Amino acid sequence: MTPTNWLNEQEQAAWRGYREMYQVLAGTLEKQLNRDSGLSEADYTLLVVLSETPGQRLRARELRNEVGWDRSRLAHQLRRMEQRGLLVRTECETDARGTMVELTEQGRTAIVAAAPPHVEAVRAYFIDLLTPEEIATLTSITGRVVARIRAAGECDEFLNS
Amino acid sequence: MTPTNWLNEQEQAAWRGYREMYQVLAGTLEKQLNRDSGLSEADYTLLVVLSETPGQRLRARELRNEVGWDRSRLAHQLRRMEQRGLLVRTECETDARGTMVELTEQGRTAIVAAAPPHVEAVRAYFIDLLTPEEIATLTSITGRVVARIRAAGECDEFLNS
DNA sequence: CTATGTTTGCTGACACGACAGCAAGTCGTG
DNA sequence: CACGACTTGCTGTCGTGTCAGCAAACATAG
Repeated sequence: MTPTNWLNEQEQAAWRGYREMYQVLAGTLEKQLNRDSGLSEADYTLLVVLSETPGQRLRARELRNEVGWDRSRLAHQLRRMEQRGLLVRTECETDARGTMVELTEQGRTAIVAAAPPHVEAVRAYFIDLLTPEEIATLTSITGRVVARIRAAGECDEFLNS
Repeated sequence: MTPTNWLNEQEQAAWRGYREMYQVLAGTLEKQLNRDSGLSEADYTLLVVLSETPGQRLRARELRNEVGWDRSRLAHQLRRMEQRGLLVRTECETDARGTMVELTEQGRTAIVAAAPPHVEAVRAYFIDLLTPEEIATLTSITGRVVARIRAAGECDEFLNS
């Protein structure tokens, strides 16, 4: 029972700043996207992955690996997007359990129209405010944090097995 | 109709890294908090603000200003937390519209117990992975971004008025 | 082949947050 | 005081995300 190692002033400023930035930035970008294109961040994320795929066609499992979502979240999201005509689900030829997800023409049109203003917003509210050194630092930091958490996750799996 | 100024390789790496880090980090911390203390991030946020207030007592409007939430979100959250006995709502003496929010003994106990392991997690998965220079850089960046978005928000209000 | 365990995607139920709208209270101006 | 405009907090409704559980399809061992 060691005494708690609280955050010092600088650390707390960074942590609270990070949380505030995320909250404000995510809200702003979500609003921009929804207003300009009628898409949610979730829509946009899936559309980007699919549009970057040769054939605009991907198995649901692969899509899950790309975005790191829960099974059910993806299923719900795909159902909604299929109803709106952004994509279609068809059977997988090589594995009868699988579902293939394919971008429709409407879906391609949507992402092509949505991307430019969204990138502009990302620039205006974030990227263009950083120096190249800061961008490199940020990439380094995020890579480190993700790797650290992934490593801890592996450990947990070991413990559970 | 100028051609879109897409993100270059470094910028895209930073942006995608940032998004991935948030997703993974927020998920991990939320799980830790919920597992160790039975609290959500939203619970924790309100409890921290209240516990830092002299008298553990704050008007709902002030609480909203602190956390930057929607009116209804705060009302829903307060209702749930009141039902769980973490806080109580009483009338405001100086303004009959207002509601005073006060931490209960149980609420104080909850935050006092929840804070140490949560800070440990924040350290383990984030703060301790950064150098002091990186912490300073991060604080600078987040401050800049928040200020930029706030400024844009002011502009919008001007346009609407 | 059968039996067992795993993977894959889906569904239903619940918690949460955004939005619009409401009632009560306050403030400013005549 | 009377009137209208604004503020404050709450509720209902809807879209979204999480979780537990399901059925079908694969994989592997005997």
